[in-house]
Amino acid sequence: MANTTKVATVDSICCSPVGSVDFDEDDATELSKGFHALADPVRLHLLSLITATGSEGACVCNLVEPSGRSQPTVSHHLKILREAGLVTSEKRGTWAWYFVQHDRVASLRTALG
Amino acid sequence: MANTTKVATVDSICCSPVGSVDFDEDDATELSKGFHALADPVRLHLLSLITATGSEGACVCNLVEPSGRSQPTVSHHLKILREAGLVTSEKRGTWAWYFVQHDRVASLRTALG
DNA sequence: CACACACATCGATGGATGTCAATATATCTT
DNA sequence: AAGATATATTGACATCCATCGATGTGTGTG
Repeated sequence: MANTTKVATVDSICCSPVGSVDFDEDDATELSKGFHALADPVRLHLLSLITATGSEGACVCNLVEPSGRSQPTVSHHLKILREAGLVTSEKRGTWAWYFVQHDRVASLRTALG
Repeated sequence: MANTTKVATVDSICCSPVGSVDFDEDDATELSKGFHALADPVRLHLLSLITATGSEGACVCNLVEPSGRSQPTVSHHLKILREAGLVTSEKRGTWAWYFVQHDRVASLRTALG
């Protein structure tokens, strides 16, 4: 009917349709937002720095210099990480502290298998 | 010395510098390319469809319609997945078959924890 | 109150991205 | 050889994105 997995086997019909794992568009869109937040080296670096602090969390004042970007740029990236649910933030006096949202990271990991 | 994790504790110095997990720029860039490939709902959908076929692999002819995009657009996304190392492809007669590169997926999963 | 400091937001800009129609390429069929 | 089919490539376009300087906002200090 359809062809097999053998190379060069050719029938008049390509193959049987792919399974119906469908994985709707909304789920894919939601997931892709999470991965999008990870799709930038600066954000990965920031997330790694924040992760390295454990439950202490990281102060923005200690993220700007290691990132090698301007303060507004770092603020921008932290916002993206926050909106993707990968980190949370808390104001303490003049400073802002960021914490990894481990649940969200785990859910992305799970999506990869 | 520096302040503690207590709320509203404020010293003249913000906090101790973040650990030196540094995680260099090149590693971050490499990783981010992998996540970038996952940062699109169409590509996630395609990857899920290909994954669902197991070792059989998926023929492009069965990916276009479920993706809801034009054939050139699907071809474009498959190229991005291929260049990110997430899939491989093989020509069989007129058709092209795509396979998940599980190693690469696993390495991204590992990077998340 | 005035100043300094930490962080967020705004505005602008160059570059990347997703999409499709049209076209090219390669393979099979007759 | 001619036509049909599957996939890739090209070109164009609208949108999104990373970046930075300038500015705004809130908080602590003298």
